[in-house]
Amino acid sequence: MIDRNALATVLQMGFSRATGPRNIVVETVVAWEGHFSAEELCRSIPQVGRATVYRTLVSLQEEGVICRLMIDGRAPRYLLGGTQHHHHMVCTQCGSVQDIADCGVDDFVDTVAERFGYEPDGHRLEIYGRCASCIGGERVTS
Amino acid sequence: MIDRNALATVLQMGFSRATGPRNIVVETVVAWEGHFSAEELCRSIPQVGRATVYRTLVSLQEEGVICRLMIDGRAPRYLLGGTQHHHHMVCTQCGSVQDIADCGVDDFVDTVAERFGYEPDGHRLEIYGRCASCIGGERVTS
DNA sequence: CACCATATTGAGATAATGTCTCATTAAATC
DNA sequence: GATTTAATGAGACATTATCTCAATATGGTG
Ligand SMILES: [Mn+2]
Ligand SMILES: [Mn+2]
Ligand SMILES: [Zn+2]
Ligand SMILES: [Zn+2]
Repeated sequence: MIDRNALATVLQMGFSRATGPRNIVVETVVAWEGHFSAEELCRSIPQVGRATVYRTLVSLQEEGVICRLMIDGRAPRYLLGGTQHHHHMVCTQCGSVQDIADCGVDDFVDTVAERFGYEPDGHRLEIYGRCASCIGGERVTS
Repeated sequence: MIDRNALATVLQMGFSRATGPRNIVVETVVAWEGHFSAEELCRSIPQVGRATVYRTLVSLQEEGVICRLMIDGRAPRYLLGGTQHHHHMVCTQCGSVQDIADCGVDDFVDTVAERFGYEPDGHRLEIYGRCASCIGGERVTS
């Protein structure tokens, strides 16, 4: 979770006025359990305009409060916690997302970049598979 | 590149009839230099319907002839050569894409999956940075 | 080869997601 | 409270992709 006074700071996020609608978006996002799409967020706070929701999501990403997951064909999903570099493990069955704090691929990235003369500037790693609870459940999908 | 008789096989791709339109799509794709979006492909062969182009792209992915890149906000881009597992290095300046043949992160993936009780089923690694030619050029964007 | 059964196509409707405009609203300051 | 203008949001627009289903073309069959 994110602490209260950090939240106050986040609300300013490069804007010059702290507004009601943006406050609603931020409060909703930091209280969200698990990941969400932009549309799900919009639906949960219909009193806030879509434009504002999208604008705030961009700011929250820039501020490192949330991170954005591009899971294959689906719409991007957002997750709390993007302050420092990390990766994701996505369950292909239930869609849950597990944060991976340690990078573990830095050396490989540097090696490859050097080999091709690139100046590396970041990377993205996503691991797909079935999570523990989906393996356990073994429910049959008709 | 892909050899001629492999192409003939590819044309069947789970269909029961080899058709003209699909042939056009496949020929165009395998002759494409670099990466392309679905829309670019459609525009280059306007005599083929959009639905057929998209359908064939899906088949070509399933067949491992092409792979699909999800680069952040942009529309997905396609590349020849997805026969075996590999990764990508994307130039953040010119957008060019370099295939990375060796995986190099398998061990890390397995370690992490085991730690969280996942049954791993694939992963995706993308490296971002400036490519050699963009570093060299140093053209100033007004 | 002509003919048939039906797999495949494609024009256009629809869907999903996101961006943009600009009249209106409401922070912040005085 | 009045003023300034940052910020909002309704709705138009854009982009990308999927779906529908009448029309078409393919691969057999006789
Ligand atoms: Mn995360
Ligand atoms: Mn590739
Ligand atoms: Zn990393
Ligand atoms: Zn790999």
